[in-house]
Amino acid sequence: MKRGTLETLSGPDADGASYVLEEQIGHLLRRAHQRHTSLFQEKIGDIQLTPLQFAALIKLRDVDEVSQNQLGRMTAMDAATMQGVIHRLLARGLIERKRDSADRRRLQLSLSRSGQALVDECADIGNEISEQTLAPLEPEDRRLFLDMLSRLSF
Amino acid sequence: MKRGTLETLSGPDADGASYVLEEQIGHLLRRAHQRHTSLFQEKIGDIQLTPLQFAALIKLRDVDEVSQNQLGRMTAMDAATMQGVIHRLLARGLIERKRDSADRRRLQLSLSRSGQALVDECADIGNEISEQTLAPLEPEDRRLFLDMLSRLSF
DNA sequence: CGGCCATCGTTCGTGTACAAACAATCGGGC
DNA sequence: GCCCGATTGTTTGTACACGAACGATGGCCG
Repeated sequence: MKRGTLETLSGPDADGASYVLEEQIGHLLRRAHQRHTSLFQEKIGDIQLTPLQFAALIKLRDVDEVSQNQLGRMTAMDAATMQGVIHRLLARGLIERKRDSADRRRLQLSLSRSGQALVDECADIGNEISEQTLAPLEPEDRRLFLDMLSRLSF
Repeated sequence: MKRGTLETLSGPDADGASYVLEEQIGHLLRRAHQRHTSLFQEKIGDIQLTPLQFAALIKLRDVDEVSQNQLGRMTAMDAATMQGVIHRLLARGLIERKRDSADRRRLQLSLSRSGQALVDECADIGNEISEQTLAPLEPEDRRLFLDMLSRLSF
């Protein structure tokens, strides 16, 4: 009855059928990332920071003052995504924002006093989270894994 | 061994200040996942499927008929997340949905005719995408990497 | 000087991701 | 039979993720 593409129906040949979702890199990356954010939420507890918010705070601690777009590049966030993150951090008073007098397009970001305190308080937790995420691997494999993973990140 | 809180505000020794964002597993997982979805979009092109939509279609091809929650577990999707994915696939006529007569809570999902055709067409592209995502690694390292990664996924 | 293009921040629309609450239904224990 | 707890699907609210378009500014070049 069906014509056109002759070989359409389910030949037992092992081409298309060989796509096993559970073995695909994309699926595994997504699940590993899910597990990490889950661990992050659990460990960060009452502090109520998301991984992205934490990343932004850490970077601000490292560089002191940057514009929104710069911070976005440092943390691999889209300019649109930054909007949300920045507004939530501003609303909690963890960062401050002021116009750059030299380049009036820019908004310079910096840690507030309480933001600084929070980062100092959380840095150790951050390391714990990373360690716990890697826990299923043998300690001697972790460095290798991170090296390989970083090669897959742009 | 001391598991107390005493050394939490320790100096710039090994912990606190040494949190380098670019070396954290969570950040790397996120960036690798970003790169993968970017490659996916590019390769899938006009077909306009997202990784999740593709995963759902692939699983439906494998199992023929399942309920929404079952499919969600197979593809690691939240029940709420499934809603969106399913509605978009329904809107494009790629899947069909009908009440289970035995258990009237359930909605049984299955591939439509055009959904079946689309999956057959895309399976090869899926393999290409996975291969290209892994391209930065030496071929002999890829299996090892996938093994380690899968251990980090729940 | 005046265009021209890049950059900066913003908004909108679409698509994950998940917690939390909900009605409907099922199953088991009594 | 009936009640109770579990499961199924749904909605709401919050938070990433990114393409696309926009106004405002800045640097450059002719």
